[in-house]
Amino acid sequence: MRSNYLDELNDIQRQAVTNTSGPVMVIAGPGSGKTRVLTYRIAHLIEKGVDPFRILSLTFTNKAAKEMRERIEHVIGGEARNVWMGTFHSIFARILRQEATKIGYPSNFTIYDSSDSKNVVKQIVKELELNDKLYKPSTVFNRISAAKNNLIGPQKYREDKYLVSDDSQSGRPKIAEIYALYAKKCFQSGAMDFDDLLFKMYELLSTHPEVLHKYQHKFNYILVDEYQDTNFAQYLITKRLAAVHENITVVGDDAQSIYSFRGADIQNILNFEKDYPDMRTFKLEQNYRSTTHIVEAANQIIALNKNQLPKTIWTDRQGGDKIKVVKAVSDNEEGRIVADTIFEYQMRLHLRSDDFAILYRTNAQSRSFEEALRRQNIPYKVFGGLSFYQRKEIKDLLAYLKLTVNHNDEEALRRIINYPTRGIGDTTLDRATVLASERGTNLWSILSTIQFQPDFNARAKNLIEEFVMMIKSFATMLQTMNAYDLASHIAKHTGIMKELYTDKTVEGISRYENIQELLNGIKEFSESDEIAEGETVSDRSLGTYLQDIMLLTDTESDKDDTNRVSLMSIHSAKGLEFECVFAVGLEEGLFPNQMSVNSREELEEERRLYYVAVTRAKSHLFLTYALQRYRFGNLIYSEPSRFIEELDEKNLEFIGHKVRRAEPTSGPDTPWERSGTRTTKETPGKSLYERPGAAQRQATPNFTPAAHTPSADFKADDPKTIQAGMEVEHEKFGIGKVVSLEGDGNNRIATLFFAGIGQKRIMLKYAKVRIVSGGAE
DNA sequence: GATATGTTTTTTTTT
DNA sequence: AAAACATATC
Repeated sequence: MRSNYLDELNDIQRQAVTNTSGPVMVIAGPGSGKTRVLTYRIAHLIEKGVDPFRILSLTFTNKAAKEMRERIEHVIGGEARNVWMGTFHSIFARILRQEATKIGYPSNFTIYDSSDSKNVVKQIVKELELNDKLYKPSTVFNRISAAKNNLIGPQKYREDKYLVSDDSQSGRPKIAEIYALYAKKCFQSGAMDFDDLLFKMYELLSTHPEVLHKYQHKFNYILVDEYQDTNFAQYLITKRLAAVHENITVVGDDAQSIYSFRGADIQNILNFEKDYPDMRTFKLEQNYRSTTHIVEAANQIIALNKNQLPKTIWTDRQGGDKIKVVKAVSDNEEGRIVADTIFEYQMRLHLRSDDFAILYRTNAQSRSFEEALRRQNIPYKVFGGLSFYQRKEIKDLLAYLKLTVNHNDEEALRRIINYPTRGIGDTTLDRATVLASERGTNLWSILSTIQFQPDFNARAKNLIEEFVMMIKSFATMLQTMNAYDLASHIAKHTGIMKELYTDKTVEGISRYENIQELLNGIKEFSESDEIAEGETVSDRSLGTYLQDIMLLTDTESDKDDTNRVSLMSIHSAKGLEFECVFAVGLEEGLFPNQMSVNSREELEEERRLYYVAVTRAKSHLFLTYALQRYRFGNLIYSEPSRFIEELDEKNLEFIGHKVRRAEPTSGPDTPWERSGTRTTKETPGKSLYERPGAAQRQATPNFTPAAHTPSADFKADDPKTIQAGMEVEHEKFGIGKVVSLEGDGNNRIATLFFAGIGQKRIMLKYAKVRIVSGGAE
């Protein structure tokens, strides 16, 4: 245990860490050391003798949970792994795994992701012979999901006048019925969807007082991160769990509430005081992350919102770069400019690739940036979007594994009963489906007793029996083999391996590799003996593995993903920080998004999202927009976002296009003006503003990525005048000596030697180097 | 019942 | 533009 950790905190932070008992609310502005407070608070509790097993720490994302665990481990060591720490979903899944049988589920229940859920809905709409144009899976599912997040079950839904009349007004009166069937089907399949992990957790606690009692007493201290993002279910569960000890700490920032579409209710944090009148509040208002221009802009943005807790975020990182507003002609040019700028900044300021992030409103925007970065040979990593576990080949193999563990899993069954093709087609399956619903049972019990069912021809019966036998034989092996051996056996035996191996197209090869990677992942899981579970011995069964990975967004294999530019949605960037941030696609209709400009509440949430994007940046922030881009395959014209206008020009610098070729034509920063009215379509054309040449830029006084501070009169010399043997001053590395030179003109590269740092190869075009001696001044 | 070809829809954000 | 979906053909 590091003993001096309290010294690393400011006054308020320290109070927030050391006031350990009773309800505590920490309102934490962006970059105010929120995670630090949370982790040190946990560390402090453990140091004061609290058993790590009795601390429950809930986060929203795996990323946040992982980071927190690592940081606590850093402060207090190995004991950190005993803290119950994870996402709401994963912690509740873990508890449900243990208690499932009490609410009629098998402990190896399957978890359905949203595409599984939508398939179930689709199936029901088909069975009820409803209009599938009206009852779209996503629409219906969102309705069901919202109900669950508000702890409304099928019965309550049917009785809720408001909900029912809402549905009939939108022409979908059957939603209540679909919901009931959906719930029944999931139950019969031994499956829970994401929302069930909350909903069933609540059900468990309310119907089983002894279970509630057990966990209420077990968790002596409860901490919730990003409390502004909790929905009603999460709110009520934590409230009940905390009811005995009332040692509940919530940390959050109402200004960063961006998940209302998932049922998050900002009132949960605004009403914390009502729930716990004797609570204490700590407001962290000092931002340690960003420079003044960025913090001022952020304050400006959020001031336009009505509904919020008052606070003043400030920084002492004076000065720094202004926020650069960049106009591009098209989405592709936007990509190019960003990639070029990243290259330039890497050269000029010696930033690493992982100092950069490109943040967008919708995942579909990543394409143009990926292309441009690839062309520049800049390594990058795309977060979100289609995750590893959503790929077809992965889902196929996983479906076999799921079905082996849980025969009742109908989604898994439907997915692979005829893959690879074994002659069991739609006709047969439809017949079995009808039979199952007539008998009020599930598909598997029809199939596993197929020889006793009429209505099937001999061929179909035999094929089905063969399939059932195969799955059963896999299930037997569950007892004798470890997860990895079984998974490879299944992959081979079912012919999946062979089918992918014979496919020699590029996609085929990558699919084969993905299967290999999945198998490796399973191997790693089954061999790791890390005990991270609570009182139970860690469970390395295939069932646990399957539940775990359903809650992962991605493989999160940190083998090769260090030092890359991050591409992600603004939503997934919450909680992160980068030296240099590009907030891209600032166009009307895209950001703020078309879907979110119809009410004040929606627009305010978009603005909070904008606030999150802006406050990710430590030193450099770019806001970019494109005048035209492709959407659904056709070209659309857009206007700069109103969000740009909402900022104060004193924090901005406006930049047109043309980046690389820009030689010294620097003019004064020109105030930016909106072109015509909002409805005018702008013609793509020449930029009005040239970018100042890199070599002519003023050194930014307060930007100090490294120890060296350039002398006050620092002014870069013309690269052409640099000679080998000269003594020079570099903006970042200080005084050094020119060892050698290569290339000519614009692309001159110098090898410089700095005492204490070593040799650096530097492109003179981008670096600012001043001649100290050995040449003409 | 499987495969080839044409048609329609999709995009907001995530566990 | 790409993927999911529906219809035609073998």
